[in-house]
Amino acid sequence: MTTRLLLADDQELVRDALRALLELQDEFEVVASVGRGDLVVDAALQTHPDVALLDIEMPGLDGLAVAAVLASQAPDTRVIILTTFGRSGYLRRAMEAGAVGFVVKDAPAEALADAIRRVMNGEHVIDPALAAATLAAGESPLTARERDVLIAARSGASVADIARKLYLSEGTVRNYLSTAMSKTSARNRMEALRIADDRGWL
Amino acid sequence: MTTRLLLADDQELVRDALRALLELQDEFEVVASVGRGDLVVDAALQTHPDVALLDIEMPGLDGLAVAAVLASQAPDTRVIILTTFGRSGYLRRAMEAGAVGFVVKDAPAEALADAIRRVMNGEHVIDPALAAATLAAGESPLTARERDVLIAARSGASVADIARKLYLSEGTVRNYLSTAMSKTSARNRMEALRIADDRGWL
DNA sequence: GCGAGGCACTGACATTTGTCACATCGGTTC
DNA sequence: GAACCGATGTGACAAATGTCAGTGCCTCGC
Repeated sequence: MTTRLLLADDQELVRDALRALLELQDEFEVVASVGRGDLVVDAALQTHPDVALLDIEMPGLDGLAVAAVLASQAPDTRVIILTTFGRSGYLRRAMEAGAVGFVVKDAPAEALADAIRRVMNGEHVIDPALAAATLAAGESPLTARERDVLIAARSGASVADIARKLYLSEGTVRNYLSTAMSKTSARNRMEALRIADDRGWL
Repeated sequence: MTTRLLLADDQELVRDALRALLELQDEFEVVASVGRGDLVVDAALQTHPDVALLDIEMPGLDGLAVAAVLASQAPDTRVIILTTFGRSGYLRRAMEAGAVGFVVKDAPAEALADAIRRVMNGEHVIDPALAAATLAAGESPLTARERDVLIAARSGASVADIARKLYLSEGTVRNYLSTAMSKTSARNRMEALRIADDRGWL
């Protein structure tokens, strides 16, 4: 009996290549392949895949958000996050979003096939090294608002820009940036951004 | 007659998947597959591939540097840069490094096969949209020192830090940052950094 | 049920950045 | 050799950024 798969990755070449790789084995069949997060749910409802392989970074809707939607709309489809970044924060959020597997693209091809089989078997599959890193990095010390402000600062926005976007006073924005900087031991917002991002806190 | 290929990409899964994709067609044979830039040249000297497909982002040595080395050490191997980022600066530098093709991972699978065939035919292959963007972005307007200062600012260093690192006065650093910001039409150093980086000016 | 502590939020103040208008010292180019 | 350009520097000023000392509002433990 074949396992029916949905692939979601913004890079068409990677998607096509993964399909070729998986379909070398007769047990797998790719029934849907999409390049945008916001197309995944429709595709899943139409094709009823057994497993959805989701990249995190996609236009439209990111893989973690998609995982959460699938969990409620298509509970029979099990979600494996398959992504470039083995950042610990992603792993945590993926699990919260209802994913049952997390595979990094660094892994050998056999690890992916194996993960799909085990997930079909009812197991949860997580890269052990990544799980360890997640425990080591710890919970994010940032509050929700601090994270919001840091994210809004990413593109190089000024305090005034951020304040407008989040409907806050400039003083408040400065304050959040300041506490975020102190929590990351950074000396300015750019450093704070880099550090928080590296640790998966954003 | 088959085309012999070398694959270099830091993500094993992507490498394996690309191999599966390409070997669906009998005309292609993957003779080497490495995950680090500094292993590419040895692999090429041993296996004499017709075409090397190089990702830019790799540990050890980046794809552009590898391309330059291959051009002198293994001139019979044609280089195609196959990368995630269609940033115009990369294209320019890839061409300077002697690459004859540039394919982004957004492209459909057929585009890659087609690119390999055309490169084997002696043609240069460049994504037309990317070529247009590169021409539009133009030469970097930044002077060498402006570039130095921007690069030093990357990690979130303060003016004082940059001044110390480059043995300049703080005023001079401020001046360079200021002119760089004006040349990029940015409103602060972070924006300038992002813009200059996107255009490949760093 | 009340105090401790965490979080969202704010304005005032000090520090850092960014801008501008210069000036000097090589090189290049016409 | 005059005119220009880039690298370097100074000082003064304006604007943005970072710090601090709070205020309210919850929730949790005792």
